[in-house]
Amino acid sequence: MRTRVRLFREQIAQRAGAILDLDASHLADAISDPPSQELGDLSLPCFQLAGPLKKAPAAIATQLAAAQWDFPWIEGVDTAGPYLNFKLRRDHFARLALERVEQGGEQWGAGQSGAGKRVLVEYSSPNIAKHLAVHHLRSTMLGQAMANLLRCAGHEVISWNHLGDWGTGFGKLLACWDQFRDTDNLDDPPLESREDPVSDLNALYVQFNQASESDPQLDSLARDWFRKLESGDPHAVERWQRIRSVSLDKFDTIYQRLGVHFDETVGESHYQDAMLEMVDQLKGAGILEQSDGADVVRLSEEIPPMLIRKQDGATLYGTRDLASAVLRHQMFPFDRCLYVVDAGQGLHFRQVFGVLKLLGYSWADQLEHAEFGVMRLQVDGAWKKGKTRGGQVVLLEDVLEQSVQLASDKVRAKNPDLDDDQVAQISEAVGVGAVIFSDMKSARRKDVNFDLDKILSFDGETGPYLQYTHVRFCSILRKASPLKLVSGGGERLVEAEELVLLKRILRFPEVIARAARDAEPSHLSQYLLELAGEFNTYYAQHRVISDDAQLSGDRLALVEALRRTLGRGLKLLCVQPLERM
RNA sequence: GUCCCCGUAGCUCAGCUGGAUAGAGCAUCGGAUUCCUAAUCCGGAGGUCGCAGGUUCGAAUCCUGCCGGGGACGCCA
Repeated sequence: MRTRVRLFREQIAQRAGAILDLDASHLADAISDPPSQELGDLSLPCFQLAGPLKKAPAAIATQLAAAQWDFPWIEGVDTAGPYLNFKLRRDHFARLALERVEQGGEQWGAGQSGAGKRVLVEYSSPNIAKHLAVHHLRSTMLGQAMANLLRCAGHEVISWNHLGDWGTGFGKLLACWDQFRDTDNLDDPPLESREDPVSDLNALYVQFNQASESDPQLDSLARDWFRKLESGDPHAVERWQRIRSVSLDKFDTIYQRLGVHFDETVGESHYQDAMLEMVDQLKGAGILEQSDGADVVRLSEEIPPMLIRKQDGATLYGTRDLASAVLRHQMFPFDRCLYVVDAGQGLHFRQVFGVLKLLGYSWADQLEHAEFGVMRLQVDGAWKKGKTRGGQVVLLEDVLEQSVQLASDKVRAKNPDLDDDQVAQISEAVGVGAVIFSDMKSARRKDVNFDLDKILSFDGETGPYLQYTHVRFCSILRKASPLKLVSGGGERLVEAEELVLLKRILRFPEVIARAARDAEPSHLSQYLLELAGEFNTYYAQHRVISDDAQLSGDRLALVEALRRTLGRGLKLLCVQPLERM
């Protein structure tokens, strides 16, 4: 049992210090839960006091146990060797937990750790004219959850989508437009009125690459088109914008399903001028050096130089990231800026941050690469990153559809009384929730194997498990609502399993603060799984609604507090809490 | 070769700022449904916490080295 309740720690440490006549405020951090409930509810290990007091830890524990602990919330004090164990008054504890949730209202769990601080979070950042694939799930969902968590912890959050909308690839697409008019004329039917314009663009793109192998002319044509685009040729720009626009529309429909929202969507195309200015700035600062005909900035011994301009004078994406960081800080002076990008780009970001620091930007230290591990797919029985055997990516849309379809079968089987609309709504939430949660369950740095079978099993530590638990809460509350039972403030919540749940509830704000601080949504995922597990254990042993009206009232209050905690937590992770499933 | 990340049960992972017998899920074996949804719960079996040192009263947790896996290392993003 790792649950710690921060609430009482300071008071215990302070009192211990007073009894022993020394400063013991640092002991608050050492106070934790005993390994078993028989020993007590909170525990102070006395090892650290042995040095300054020149006494054995066990003797100190004994001395402390003999002193006055006249807090209203302490029921008893005892020792177990060098440990001083406290038994808490459960009614007091219960009242406190229920009050906290009640007072929190819609904001339950919110904190002030981020008050007055602004955080910019960059995530998702897909390339236009392509589909969102499963591997985009990581950055997109981790980033959105981080934004939600940071906001909940009191920060002002700017969510930022750094769109890949520039590069020679678009020259190819523009070349296709004229060159492959016979195979697919993008003006007839016009791109905008097509059912799936992005797939059509992809098809053309693939065809272009195949054709260019035997016809090198095509590549130079593509370069010409990109030059036109760069120089602002109206014809090229107009077509590029249409491609961009249909792509964004497509992204938005999926973002909406996933509960993803951006405050700012700024494409790489936006930094054309800023990149040139950045190069000048680097020159002016005297840190731009020639190396093999290219321009680089040398950093420390450990980090290789950052390449700024190629031999042909063209800038690279790193230069774009430099310019983008400066722009972001101008637009939204931040206290922290997260880049939710895969771990493979670790060096790149160290270089970017390093160069900004060389340029004298004090806020360079506030930039943070919130890296995550790669997503691997199963290919011929082995886990590999990137693509399937055929070389094609697995589309996010398709995965969501499969998951929703499977959920639908299950929902319908379990709830024959629901109409089609309700089934559709519930299966959407369950199917999408399963996919989302699977991605946020473990620490972000770990590589994940995208195991669709496992995700679709809906068993064990999954999104549907949490949703099911939430449904149980709702089901109990629904059944009890006509009874109009009133809670007596929780004084009847004296079962061991109830104390476990009350402690769990009280920790909620701390978990959110920690998850926000570490940019680690899995802290919350793990917490919610533990909450659900503890409740389901409780549920199997105790009835909430019984003939005892007072007891029922208190237990219902507990269930309501749990429902609000789990519901809030799920929403922060972009998983929809349900009332039925 | 240099740098970064990872290494805990057969598999996938928790274990927060070091604290009392290392925990879940999956898989496996055995149980639970007159009762608030069994998408659940209970029990069994399963671990030299990669290895070796070090710091400490105490190390899965901190430090160093080694081994193993993954990734990155100038003209892609």
